[in-house]
Amino acid sequence: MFVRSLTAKLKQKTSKTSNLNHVPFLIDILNHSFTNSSLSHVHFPSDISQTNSLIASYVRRGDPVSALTLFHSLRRRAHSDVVADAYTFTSILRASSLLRVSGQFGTQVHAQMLKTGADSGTVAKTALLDMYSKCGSLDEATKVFDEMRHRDVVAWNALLSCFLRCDRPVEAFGVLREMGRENVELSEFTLCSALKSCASLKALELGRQVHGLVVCMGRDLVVLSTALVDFYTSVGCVDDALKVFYSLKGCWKDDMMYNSMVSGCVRSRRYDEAFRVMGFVRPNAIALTSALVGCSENLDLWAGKQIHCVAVRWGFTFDTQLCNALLDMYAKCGRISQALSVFDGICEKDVISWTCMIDAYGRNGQGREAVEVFREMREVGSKVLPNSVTFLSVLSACGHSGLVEEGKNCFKLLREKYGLQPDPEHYACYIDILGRAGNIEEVWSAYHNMVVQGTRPTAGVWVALLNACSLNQDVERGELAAKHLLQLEPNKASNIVLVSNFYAAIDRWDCVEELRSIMRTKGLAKEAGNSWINVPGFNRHAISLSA
DNA sequence: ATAGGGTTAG
Repeated sequence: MFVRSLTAKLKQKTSKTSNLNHVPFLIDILNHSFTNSSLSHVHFPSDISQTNSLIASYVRRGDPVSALTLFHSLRRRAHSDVVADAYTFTSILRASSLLRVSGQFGTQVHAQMLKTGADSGTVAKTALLDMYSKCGSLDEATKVFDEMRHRDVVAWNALLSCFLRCDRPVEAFGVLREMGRENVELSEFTLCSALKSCASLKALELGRQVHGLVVCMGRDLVVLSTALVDFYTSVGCVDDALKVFYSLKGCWKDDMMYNSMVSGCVRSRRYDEAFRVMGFVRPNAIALTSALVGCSENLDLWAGKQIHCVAVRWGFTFDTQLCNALLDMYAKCGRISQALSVFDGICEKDVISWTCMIDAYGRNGQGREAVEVFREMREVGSKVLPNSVTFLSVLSACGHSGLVEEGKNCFKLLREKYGLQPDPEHYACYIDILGRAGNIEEVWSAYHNMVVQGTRPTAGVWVALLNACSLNQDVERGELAAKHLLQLEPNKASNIVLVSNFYAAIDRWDCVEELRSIMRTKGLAKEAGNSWINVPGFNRHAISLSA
């Protein structure tokens, strides 16, 4: 009805001077969403306060398209006495952030506000600040803040989260200090941002003080507790996080709270605790994904299978990220055919799905299959581009299986077809492949190429070069590689062992003995290798997921 | 008008 005719008019007027015409994608959004829009049933309010509450309720309900449509029609009927005011614009700014419409639209709204004088109040300016902050325009946001005459705590908080959003925790601390100087009374929003700054700067003592302020607030707030859990786990204090988690009695723990606790436990390798927390939670895709990472790292196939079952039961198998974690879990536990069947079941494979599958084959010694998956990835219809991690997986797979030609081809593709700059890690894998194939001159020409490209060799590159020299009896250049390696990492036991193996390979046992005595005087010992096995009946977590 | 959680490499 009204909405459909508006859509038609929007289309007709694209070439004329309506402000929205500068944002054709917005018109696309409007066109696509009209069928579901609640607006089709609504009559137009006849005064601005009614219009404002209607717009605000659309935004609250998460229907920014209807809000923007109503706003647009308001502007087109500018001859009537219903004119947008500061309240209208603040809702509209929020709606445009929800739609993630680019800064261009927001700037146009800002211009309209300037024209009508609706930009002068603190609330309007805060809404503008927030809009620019969400568009990533840090300069514009701070400019709006500087123009404010009266800054209340909400305005300060908006500035604070602006810096945090741009990953500038040091500046965020500056804002906090300034708030202290200006005697601004901190709110729970402030404390939340403060905790986030402490988490990203790993400022344990400061965070504990903020925790004190949270306690002083005297209310159990789930958002603040989540921030506390996240803070404590990111500084490595899982027990403090668990204390916060379990002591939260007065309010409902939501998914975010559980997810934060589960992933925090997994990050700190506290798998038992992670599963205990999982026992309380109604399964959600994110918590299961975090827990699967724990299973991969712990090689706990049993728990991983349980989580797979829960994911199937709850219909989470359409979640690409969860399936990626599942695929990786099976691969790391050595169940390649299971990994493949998960991979095949992913409807929308992303670059991580492909990389995990390539890596799964590679680490299992099935280089040919890895190369084949890589070829499929680059073929028809696949819109997914390999990234530098993908190439590293392919190169490493070729190295493990001695696929020299495939490795060379892959290294060529990386630069020539995909325009990527090889990292030192790529060179290390490549040098390893060439060295194992016995092409010592190609090894050194790859090294020189790397230097010419301006890539500085890392310890990993010297390790690969040294191995190649040991295998190919390249005495002189091997000593050079050994020298560089020991200069970069003189106290790493495995490096000294490697150098000593090189001398053994070229029959210089006097040097081997000297290196062993150096290790003894430095008190170094090569870390023992280890592997995990699961014995039935042991090592099993009693997870009771409420499935 | 402002706040909290997830996946890939040797």
